[in-house]
Amino acid sequence: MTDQPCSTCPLGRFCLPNDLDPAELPALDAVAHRRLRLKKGALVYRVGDPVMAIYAVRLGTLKSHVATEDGRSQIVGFHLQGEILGMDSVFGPFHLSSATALEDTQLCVLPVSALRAALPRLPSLRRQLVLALAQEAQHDRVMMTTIGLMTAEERLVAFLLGLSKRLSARGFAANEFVLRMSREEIGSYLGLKLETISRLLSRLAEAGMIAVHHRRIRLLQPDALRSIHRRSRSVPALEPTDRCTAPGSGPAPAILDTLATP
Amino acid sequence: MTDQPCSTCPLGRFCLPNDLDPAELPALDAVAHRRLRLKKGALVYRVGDPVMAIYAVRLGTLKSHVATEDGRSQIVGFHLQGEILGMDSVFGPFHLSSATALEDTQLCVLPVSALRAALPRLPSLRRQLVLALAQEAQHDRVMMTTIGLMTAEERLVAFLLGLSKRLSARGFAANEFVLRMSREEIGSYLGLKLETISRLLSRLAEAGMIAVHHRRIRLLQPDALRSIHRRSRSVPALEPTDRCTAPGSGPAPAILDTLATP
DNA sequence: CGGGAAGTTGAATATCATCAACGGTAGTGG
DNA sequence: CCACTACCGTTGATGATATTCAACTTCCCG
Repeated sequence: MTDQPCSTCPLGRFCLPNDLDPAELPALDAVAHRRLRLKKGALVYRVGDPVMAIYAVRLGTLKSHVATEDGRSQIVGFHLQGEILGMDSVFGPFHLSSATALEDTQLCVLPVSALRAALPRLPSLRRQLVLALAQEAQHDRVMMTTIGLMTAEERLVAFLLGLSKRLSARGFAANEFVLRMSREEIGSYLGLKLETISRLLSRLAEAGMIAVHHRRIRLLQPDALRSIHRRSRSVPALEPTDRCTAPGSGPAPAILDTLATP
Repeated sequence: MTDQPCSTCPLGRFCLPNDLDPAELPALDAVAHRRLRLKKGALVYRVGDPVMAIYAVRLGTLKSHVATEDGRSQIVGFHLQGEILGMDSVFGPFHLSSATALEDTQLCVLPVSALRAALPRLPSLRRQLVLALAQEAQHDRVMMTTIGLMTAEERLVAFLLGLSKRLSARGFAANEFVLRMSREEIGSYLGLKLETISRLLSRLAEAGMIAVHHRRIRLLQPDALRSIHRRSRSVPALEPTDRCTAPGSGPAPAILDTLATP
């Protein structure tokens, strides 16, 4: 039940086809032909499930999350349109996090079996996937220092600016957007409590830097926000992962090229 | 100036040669022939340096660290004997963290140029390096939830148990060891202050769970420590990266095999 | 519409950070 | 080899930041 092949998908450069060798597009169509439709709140997979496939977000937003034995939980990532989902387990055959749709969502399914069969002849696609894996790693590195080094306000500002950047890279407005997640989910992602998020949003609004109406956010003074962010940012500046910010740009990847291009 | 080739290195299974196709050992010897001797406190590389090589720790201990524009800093990893260093930058040709020796240290140098030339004919070595990269990613994921979800005491206990496990995997005593890092460095790694580390060590000692003499630590009640750790641990249990805990064991890596074995 | 979830705000509290003083150890150089 | 000093570590008192508990409001969803 193919809806629309990757070769003509409007997401195009925001997703796997970006930077892909055009000759490999038909093969990608074949691998990723299946679609998955999820209602808000539906689970894609949960901790411990065997890794049957990886997924590309066609429409909607999702969260990845983990839990502790005594019931605490943390969100380890949000996934927007065009992003790759399901590569949380690098070693074992089981997922190490769960994934849940934050709204009605459509995913493109790339079965592991199909990938295993097709990838040897698709060096460019394999490179894209290794890139996604590496970007997820970089995201975790950034979040680790975000939570370890920044104050609550700095974390929230970093979150808002990061979201703004990812959304604008996808063609949405940079300074006005709707949060797909609750205050509690933002807090869980940033190592804070929901009340703290609520208070901080009010405080930033009171200071005139943002406007908050429910989940609609407007960045009124992006520069003021950036200056809060800048002082707490690691040097050189790193952003949470966004695989679409710089399509095909930048100098040649060093380690990645060495490892991923046989 | 070759000291000792990897093929006869006593580290053996604790380092790159572990699980390596024996046929590739001579090639590894050729790539990793250079040694680097560092005095305590010496920098291996710093943020922004071009990635000239990756390194294997032959002897000693090091830390990886990042800094913010306003002077805060965080340690993002400690590196023991047999571990791989320098793969912090996956994309760009520049290091994203700095590396400093915590004591007099010897490193084996694997120049990127030599790797680039040799790896296409060394699939098994390439797999080892991708594995190291993935384990670093997993480490960051675990630390992100460690800092985001755990109390100060739980973080410190997790640190001590993790260190114990890594050391015992290398043939050292599991319940008695010497910290190579200061209280401040432990705190920086865990998102805490040095005074907090000091107080917590005293508290754990008072409770009879550990004995502390300067930097010598004895785990007196490992089970009590583990029960503190267990309740805050994510399920399924993840440990901070240790590439030597399970040599050649476990089921076939899923995503990793698919991506790294062409 | 009605009910439940999500969000806001206030007050009290806990945890960890900061400031400060002191003791000990190890490393240095005479 | 010993003495000096600088760094490391400990502990106490105080304070800031974020959490917890709680009451109330608003908004969606059914």
